[in-house]
Amino acid sequence: MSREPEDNTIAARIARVLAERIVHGELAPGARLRQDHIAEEFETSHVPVREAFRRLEAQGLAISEPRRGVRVASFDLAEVREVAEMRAALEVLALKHAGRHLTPAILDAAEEATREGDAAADVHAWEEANRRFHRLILTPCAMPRLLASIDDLHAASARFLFSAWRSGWEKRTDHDHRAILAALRQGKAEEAASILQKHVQWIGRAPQPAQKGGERQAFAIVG
Amino acid sequence: MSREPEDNTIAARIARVLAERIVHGELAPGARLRQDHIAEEFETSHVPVREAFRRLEAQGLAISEPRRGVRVASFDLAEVREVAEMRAALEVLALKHAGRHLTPAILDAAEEATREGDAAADVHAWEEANRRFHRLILTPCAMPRLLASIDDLHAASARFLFSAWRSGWEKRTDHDHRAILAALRQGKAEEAASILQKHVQWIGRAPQPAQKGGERQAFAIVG
DNA sequence: CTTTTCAAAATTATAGATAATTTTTGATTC
DNA sequence: GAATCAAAAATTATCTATAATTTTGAAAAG
Repeated sequence: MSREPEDNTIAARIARVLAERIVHGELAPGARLRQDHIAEEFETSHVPVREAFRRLEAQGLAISEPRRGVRVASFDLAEVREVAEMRAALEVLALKHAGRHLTPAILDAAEEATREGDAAADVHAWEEANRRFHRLILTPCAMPRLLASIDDLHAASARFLFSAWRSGWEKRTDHDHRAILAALRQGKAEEAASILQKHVQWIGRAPQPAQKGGERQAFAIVG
Repeated sequence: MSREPEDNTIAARIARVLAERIVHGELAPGARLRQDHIAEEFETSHVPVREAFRRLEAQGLAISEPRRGVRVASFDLAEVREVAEMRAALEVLALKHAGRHLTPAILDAAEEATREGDAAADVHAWEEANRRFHRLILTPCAMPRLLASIDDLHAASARFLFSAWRSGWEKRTDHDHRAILAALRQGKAEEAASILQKHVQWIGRAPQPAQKGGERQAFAIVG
């Protein structure tokens, strides 16, 4: 619950912290978010809490029913797929526009993020590196509205990932990321976009070998 | 400022009315939104007004600077194009998924919307019919998050349209809409999606014959 | 043992009040 | 006349209080 510099208002800080908790699964789907309790925890009144709720609602992380309160949004396989398809469509668009503006320095940083992802010891470290990779190659498109939408979709994606993969992370080599970088280095933005599209659409689609413990969902959840 | 049935909270009603005013250009880009003044107009306290502001912010219709207040978002040609490209990407996705679920009744209703758009006497009537067409053929995709994003982009699109085209509407026959419907009637969802993509991407791109009065922007703004 | 009812407790939504900050305005100086 | 400064006014962000609604839970009825 630390204070980040971009927390200009109390409402922004509360929204950020609650979003983190929802994404990391500390707040379960369907859990009620009681404004007075949260206000007490953050040592504020409930007014900024209610403003934070509106932000979470817009991100799709919470559902508000008038007079009935706010709950952590639930989700199902259909929504995992919906978010994956939206990400595929929007990230492809972003990459096509970013293409011309990508520098060798950016691609090197993206390769480093890929290596860190491959070496990640747990799912949280992998997600952080994965998100950094995607953000690095997409940010140069300079389309703020598009990037904001993609960020929200990444939060939803991360939430699905963490809910499915609480333990038992296995290191894996991300061949897709490497193929994307190779294509970008050759200036083949369209080809890179095509690989990126399949890479992200994979989420929620393909069967996945069941993990030890048997509580694994049989669907790919990385990307 | 009438009370719609879906206005469950005061904040929702304020957000809807302010969004309408911004989209219709009654509130100019950069105009300050003073919470006390709006609260007085709606005969409420400023608490629900602030919550409405958070909703407008999420829709990209307003910009909030902490301690400095909220302003109507400004926009430029780059954002018109950005919104057009996002709409193209997301509407194509929605149409591909809606394809299987489209019934003759829906397509008939969409054709009627197209006819109404062609016959529209002013830009507002045209926009209403156009939005109805897009919504009719996309809603059956049953992807709520995707449809919500498309709705927000349509609001932005309508705003750009109204700002550029305050007067001097000329009737036009929408050949794209008819081609989309023809493809859908033949079950060619991919072909329909391809026409839809070009139809929407047109916005903000192609030169447009200057209108009498000379205050016309030289870019297509319909779609 | 389950269902219904109803009052108590909890919770939401809104209003009213206050502290902190920004903007405006008008006098003053250069 | 333009620039500077400070006090006044306006505005934002937040807190405290209150009314309205929902939820809870225990007693009564079937």
